Amino acid sequence: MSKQKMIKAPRGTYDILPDQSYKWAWISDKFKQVAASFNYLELVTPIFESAQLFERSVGDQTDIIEKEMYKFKDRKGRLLALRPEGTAPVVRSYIENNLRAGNSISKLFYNGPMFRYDRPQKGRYRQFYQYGIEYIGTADPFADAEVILFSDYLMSGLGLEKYRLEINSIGCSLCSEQYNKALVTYFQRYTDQLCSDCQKRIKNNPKRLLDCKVPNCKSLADNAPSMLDYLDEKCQEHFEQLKSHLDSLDVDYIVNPKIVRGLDYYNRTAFEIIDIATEAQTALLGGGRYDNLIEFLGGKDTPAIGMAGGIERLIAAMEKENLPFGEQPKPDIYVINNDISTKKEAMLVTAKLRKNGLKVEFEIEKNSFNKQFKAALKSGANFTAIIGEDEKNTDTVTIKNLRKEEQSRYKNDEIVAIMNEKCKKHR
RNA sequence: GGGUCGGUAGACAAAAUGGUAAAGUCGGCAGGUUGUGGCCCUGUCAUCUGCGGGUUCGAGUCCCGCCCGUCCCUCCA
Repeated sequence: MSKQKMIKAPRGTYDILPDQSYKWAWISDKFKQVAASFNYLELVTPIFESAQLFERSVGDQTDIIEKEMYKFKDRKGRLLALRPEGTAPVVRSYIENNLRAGNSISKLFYNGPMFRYDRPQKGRYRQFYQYGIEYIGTADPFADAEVILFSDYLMSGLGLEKYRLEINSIGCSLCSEQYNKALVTYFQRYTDQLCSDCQKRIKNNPKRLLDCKVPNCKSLADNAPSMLDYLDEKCQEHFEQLKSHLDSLDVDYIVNPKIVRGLDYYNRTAFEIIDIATEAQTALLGGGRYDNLIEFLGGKDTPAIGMAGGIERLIAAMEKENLPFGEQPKPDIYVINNDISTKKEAMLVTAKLRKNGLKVEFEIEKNSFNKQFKAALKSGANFTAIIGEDEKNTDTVTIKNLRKEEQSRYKNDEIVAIMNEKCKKHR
């Protein structure tokens, strides 16, 4: 095939190659362990949904909906979208399947690819992998504390140290309205000093002004009124309780009143875990409360809180801190034959060992003993099983421990039991 | 979507001021070495500079378009 006709992975996507894939497995295993210890159950939803689901829940003024969503029509003209985030599908499924029936609280986790049409760069892809949890059915600040504790356990469980938890309360719709008014009043005095984006933000979403990176806007934002001063009594109380729970749990955090989560459905608690090892302060994970979303999407009035994080960014952060991802899988035993005349016997021994659950490689292509032996060493196997003329004639197999340089011969029909024992010891 | 820098073998990578492109390291394969250790030695592995076009006697180099990556904005995970 000529070079120009080579089909490559689409922009912003990539293959997780065999020498990397164990890292994904390591992280999702760890995530599932933490989920199990907090008693969350897995919910798997489709990778595409009705486009409306996201337009209504995420908010049609957001970048995600305005320009990042993979939206398409299927052959019957249905408007669908590749999911750009995980919460809306979980909520849709929760309502549709009536998951509250018989159980007032649902604790769900998910893990899988998400899609956003962004400009790709490191830690930002068009197909990326996200894990997340949703704690549905309670407005109690204990739930907020638990979701944050989960996030903290996940980070520390993976060995990460250079991260920071930031929390905030963005209040309920009432406080938010008051606060927006205050912000508009404040910023209107400086309209002509604001960047063009922020001039629009005053009208559409004044809170977004707070995390504008343009220096002028930034210094104006520093002196802007704080959300925390506009919380009503109940929201204030909720936030105080959360902080007190986190203090009791010994979870370190800082209050950052400028956290504004990007999606419209959030209220009250918002939090992020920031990677402080990388210069660009990218969020490793983010979450918050969304007490109105379920009713908004047609369910009963049900409070909820959740969090989600990106696996690519976790891997990048772990690599920066030189953390282990477990080991790349290796065979237990590498079976080699002396020459072609014993290849069939070697194949049979291999089959027998594999059937017993051992990880076994069988050298097919190379015929020289020396080459096979070197291949065995390179594979990382702990043992090699040798089947040559002598073994064939005496119905035995030579087993060599490649670490200890010891070897001995065993009867062919005992080999499975013996190797089961030896390999168990080695794990 | 705006801007930056970049793209040379399977991987990494050197050199070429518009004038014969490709050293080196790793890796693969074969042999040295037909039953025993990662070493070592030898051979071998690109009709070719991301793709397409232009200028030129001559383009990896200059120009235009596109693709991909990178970083900064925007934004997010």
